[in-house]
Amino acid sequence: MPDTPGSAEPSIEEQIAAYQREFQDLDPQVEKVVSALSRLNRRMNVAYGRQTAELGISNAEWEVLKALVLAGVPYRLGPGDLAKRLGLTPAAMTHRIDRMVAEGLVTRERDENNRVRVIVGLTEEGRSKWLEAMRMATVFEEELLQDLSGEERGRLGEMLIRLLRRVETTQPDAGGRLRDLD
Amino acid sequence: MPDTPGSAEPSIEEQIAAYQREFQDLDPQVEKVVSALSRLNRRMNVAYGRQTAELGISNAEWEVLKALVLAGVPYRLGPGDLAKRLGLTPAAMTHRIDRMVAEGLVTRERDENNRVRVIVGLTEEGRSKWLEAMRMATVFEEELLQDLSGEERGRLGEMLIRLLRRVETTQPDAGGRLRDLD
DNA sequence: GCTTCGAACTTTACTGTTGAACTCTTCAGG
DNA sequence: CCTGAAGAGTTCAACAGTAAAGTTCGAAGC
Repeated sequence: MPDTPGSAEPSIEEQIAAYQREFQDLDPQVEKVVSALSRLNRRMNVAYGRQTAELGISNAEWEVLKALVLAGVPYRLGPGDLAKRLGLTPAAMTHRIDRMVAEGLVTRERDENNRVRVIVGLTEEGRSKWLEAMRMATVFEEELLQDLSGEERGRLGEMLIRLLRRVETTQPDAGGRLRDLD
Repeated sequence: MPDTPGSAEPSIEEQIAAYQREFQDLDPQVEKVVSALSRLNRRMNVAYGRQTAELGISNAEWEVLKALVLAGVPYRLGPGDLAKRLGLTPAAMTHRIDRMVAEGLVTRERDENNRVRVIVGLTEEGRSKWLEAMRMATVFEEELLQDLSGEERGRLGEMLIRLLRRVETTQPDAGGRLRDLD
């Protein structure tokens, strides 16, 4: 089960011992992997949040910038498409774009060829914020993995992708949004 | 950087190629690990969310139940303590407890010895929901790891914990809440 | 034994997200 | 053409979270 954060955070080992006390048939090895995954992810999000905050944007805004950049030149996508890629409802996307337009990170125009469509485009400022965030992120990530040899990194990545494939087969996206529940 | 979800989800490899196109000095091996971690976590949360939804609770409520059970008999904690363990503000905890009391998952009483304090206790129903969720979670987790040998599981857990220690040293909790920044 | 300080929780006002209802365009059929 | 259905985006009400102000009780000094 996903780990529960907390300041008075017990070590993973302590926590697993507590679980075993309350729930006998628990595989500690499995639990260790799952708990560590969950904690690690939380810590990483905190780190990313601090970095983006330094740039005066939120992680949420960073995600929009990423999606636009990954789309490639000319860095333009419709709100609906963006919403799908970010795993948000169209309604949330509308609001997020409102803010980002106000902050000058993206532009919103109507598509002249199909006036029902809207096009969100990256501004110069948006692109440079993305670049800056990317630089900080890669520095952090390199630090994070510094204790692992190149060979270990490869094995770790390979195992994680194997897990990912496993989840994806038992849980196909099936068009549904894939967002964190709760 | 954390992965951006999405339905039209490209494979990790495709996504990394796109990043490299836009940002030259990116270490693909590091990126692979980081992206896989992020995606995996999201998928896992979706899975947990489906399971808890079957029980008629949310992941958020499940977290409260977990904290109470992990506290050990008599399964009682104050709202402030709970808030710390879950990485929430006290205000959010108040509201969450409101709901859970209404649903019969926990009780809220004033501490008779110190009438400023409040005590949140697990109900029978709360405990049994936790147990049920735990059963489902462990089944899912075993499935998730089924492609890894025992030895691989051990190595994976060990590497993840090494990463975790690394973030924890560079990012001590320092009393601050450790929640996902958006 | 008042008074003041601080701790524990709640209240209030605001932000971001969701689901459902709504608007506006496009397009296909009669 | 004109109508009706489908698609894209926005609006609206409700909900969960935060920060900051408010309340209430307990404890420490004088």
